[in-house]
Amino acid sequence: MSALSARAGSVEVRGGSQDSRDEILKAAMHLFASRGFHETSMSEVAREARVSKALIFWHFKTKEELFVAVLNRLLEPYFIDFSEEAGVLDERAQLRKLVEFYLLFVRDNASSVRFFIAQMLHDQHFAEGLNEQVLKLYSGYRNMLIELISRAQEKNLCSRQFTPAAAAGFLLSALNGILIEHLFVQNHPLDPESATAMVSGWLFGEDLKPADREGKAFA
Amino acid sequence: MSALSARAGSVEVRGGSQDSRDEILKAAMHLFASRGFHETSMSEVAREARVSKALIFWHFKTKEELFVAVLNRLLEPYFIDFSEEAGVLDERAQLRKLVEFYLLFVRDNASSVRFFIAQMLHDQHFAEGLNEQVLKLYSGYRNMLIELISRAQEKNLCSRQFTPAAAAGFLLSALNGILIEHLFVQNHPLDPESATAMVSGWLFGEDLKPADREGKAFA
DNA sequence: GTAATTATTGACCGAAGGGTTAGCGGCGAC
DNA sequence: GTCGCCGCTAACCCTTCGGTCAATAATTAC
Repeated sequence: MSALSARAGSVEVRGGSQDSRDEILKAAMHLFASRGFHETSMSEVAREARVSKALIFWHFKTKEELFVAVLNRLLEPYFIDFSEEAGVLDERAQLRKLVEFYLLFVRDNASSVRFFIAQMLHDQHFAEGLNEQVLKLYSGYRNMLIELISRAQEKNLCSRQFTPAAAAGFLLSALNGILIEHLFVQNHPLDPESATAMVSGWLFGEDLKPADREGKAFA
Repeated sequence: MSALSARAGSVEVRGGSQDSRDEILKAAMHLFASRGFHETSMSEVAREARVSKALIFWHFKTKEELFVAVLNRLLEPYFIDFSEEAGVLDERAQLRKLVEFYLLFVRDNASSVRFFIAQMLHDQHFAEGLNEQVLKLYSGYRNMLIELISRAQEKNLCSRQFTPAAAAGFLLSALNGILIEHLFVQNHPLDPESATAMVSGWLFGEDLKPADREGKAFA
C-alpha cells in the first residue's frame, strides 16, 4: 500500500522502513515458497533482499514471525469475492463458472498452491494456524456449491441422484484430484474447459460433445 | 529378515551388523517420516536407534544415502500384486474391488502416503528419483483401470459415455480427491464402502441405495 | 594364538545456522 | 546545535549440524 506509493522516484530512492520491509517480504516469499522454511536461511533472505541480516531481525522478531508474515501474504490472492458475477446466470451456468474458476485459479497459482499443500501436509506446527484460514476458504467454496446444487435440483436443472452435500463433496473431490494430478504430472496442462465439461457432464447428466468424451483433462 | 531371527534371545543380544543397520533404518524411517529430511538430525537418529552417530556414517555414507534407503523401505508396501484375486469376478466387481483397495490402502497407510506426497511436492531434488517409482505404480494402477473399464464397456456392464482412458482418469481424480480430503480434514474417517458405492454409482450408472445417496464419504 | 577384518565408539572439526549487540548516519523536534 | 529516535549495518556469539578419525571391541580366518 504505502510501500508502493512511496517508491515514486524511479530508481532505488527508497527511504521508509516499509520499503525495506517489503523487499524482505518479497525475497522471503520467493525463497520460502520455492525451498521451504527449513531450507531457507536468514542470510539467504538478506542477500536476496539486498539488506543486512540484522535488519530482518529488526523488522521481524524471529524467523518464524517472518514466515507467518509470508504465509499471510501468499494467502491474500485466495480471498476473492465473485458474488457479483452471479446475478444473471442460471444455476447451471453458475456452477460451471465456479468449477472453471477453481481450475483456472489452480492453474495460474500452481506454485503457491503446491507450496501451501506441501506446507500443510508437512509441518503440523505452522499448519495449525494455517488450517483455520484454509478451511474457512474451503468450506466457503463448498457451501457455495451446496447452495447452487440445491437450487439447481429444485429447478430440475440437474440430477437428484445425490443429496446436494454429497454431490458437492464428490465434485470437490474430483476437483482436488485434478489439482493434485496437475501438481504432480508436469506437462499436464490442466485444461479447464475439458475438465469443466467432464465434471458438468457428470453433474447435469448432459451428453458430451464427442471431443469431451475423450476427457483430455484426464488422459 | 535375519534381523529379526537373530534376536531370538529375549534381550538385546543383537550381534550382526545387519541388526544395527536395521535399527538405524527403523529410527530414521520414523523420524524422517514424521519430521522430514531437513528437520531430522543424524544425532537424533542415532539417539533413537541407541547407536553412535559415527556408526550411522559407517553404514551409510551420507545423510542423503540414509534418506534414500528410508524412502525405498517406506515404498515397499506399495508394491502389491493382486492379480490372483481377479479370477472369478466379473469386471464390475473387479473394478469395485480395485477402488476399494485403493481407499483401504490409503486409509491404512495414511501417514506414509502423507509423507510421500509432501516429499514429492516439496523437494524436487529427491523427488526425481522418487517420481519414477511412484509414477510406475500410478500408471500401473491406471492401466488396470483402463483395461477393466474397456472390457466392462464391451460387455455393456457400464456406461460408454466416456472413453476408457477418460473414465479411468476421472475415476483416479475422484480417488485422489478423496485421498487428499482424508489427509487434510482430520477426523474424516474415509469410509471406503460409502465412497466405493458413490464412485461405482457414477461409473455404472447404478441407482444408489438411499443410504449411499447421502454420500457419507463426502459430507 | 594371532592376524586380519568387521562393528562400534567418543572426541573432534569446520561450516552454517539463528540471533544479538554496539554503534553509525540521518533527520525531525525543540 | 544537540538530543533522541529511526533505519540500518558489521562483527560477533553460541549452538547445532553433517561428517571424520583414531582407537577399540568383537568376529572370523588360518
